[in-house]
Amino acid sequence: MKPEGAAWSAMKRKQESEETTRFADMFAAMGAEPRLRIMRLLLSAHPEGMIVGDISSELEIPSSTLSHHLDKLKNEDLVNVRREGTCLWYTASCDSLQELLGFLYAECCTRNKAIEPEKIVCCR
Amino acid sequence: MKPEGAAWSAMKRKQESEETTRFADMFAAMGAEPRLRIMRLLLSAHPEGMIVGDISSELEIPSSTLSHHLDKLKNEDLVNVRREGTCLWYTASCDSLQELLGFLYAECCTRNKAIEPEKIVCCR
DNA sequence: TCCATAATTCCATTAGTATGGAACTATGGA
DNA sequence: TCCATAGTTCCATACTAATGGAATTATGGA
Repeated sequence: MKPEGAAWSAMKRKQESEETTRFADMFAAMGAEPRLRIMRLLLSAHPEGMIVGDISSELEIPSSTLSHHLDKLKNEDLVNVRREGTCLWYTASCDSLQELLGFLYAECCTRNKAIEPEKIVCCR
Repeated sequence: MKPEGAAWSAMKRKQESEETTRFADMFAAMGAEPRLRIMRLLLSAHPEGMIVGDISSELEIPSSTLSHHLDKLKNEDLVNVRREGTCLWYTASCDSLQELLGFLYAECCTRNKAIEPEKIVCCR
């Protein structure tokens, strides 16, 4: 199939729109102060992660409220969970954060060249 | 003043918490499908930007709804506006996007080394 | 001054999100 | 089996955000 034509561009539009929905949902998950605090805490505890009780006491968030927030982050794959006995260990999901960062980077620096890469990263 | 002690760490905590609030608000602004579509469109029209009427017809969003979204993006400094006659030209704000990208990058790659910089950027 | 165009603001409606106590479920140890 | 600990789910309440038609404001041209 030729990489052009009406069918092709319709497919591309659809793909782009699904992408927009997906990343908007991820941004929304990070777009609440308690959840962004959770993400920062989990990143600082990376790669071991933390158990719910410790997150709760560290951030002073009641466990049921916290559970709702963790659920939302989990739905967007921003965190991963593993069980160890009675404890659940939550970790930040590098794969998803990488995708999100990659998306923003592509939009700003690659696709539209609105921002110079050097302004974000200093890589020698 | 010594860069340690209770007062210093209290200040640092406060600063970190304000930062969290600020970036959470920016994520929230990008965390709605219509607004993320607006940002992508403005980035693709960068640096000229677009007038409201054209954004409205391109994205098929009624002007009053669009106006609300633009207002929210403007409140988080994610877009800039300039008037030319009766038209308002909206542009993506590179400064803010750069800050946002820088924040995410710092959290994931620098501060916590959860993600390898090379996985985001390919800089030669 | 009057009119047309551009965009915002007003307003009401609807929908979705956040919060946290209480009840429940899961797991492992005594 | 019974208990303690860890977390989730249920549920009700309160808030906040999204939407879009109608009215309003801003700007410039005839």
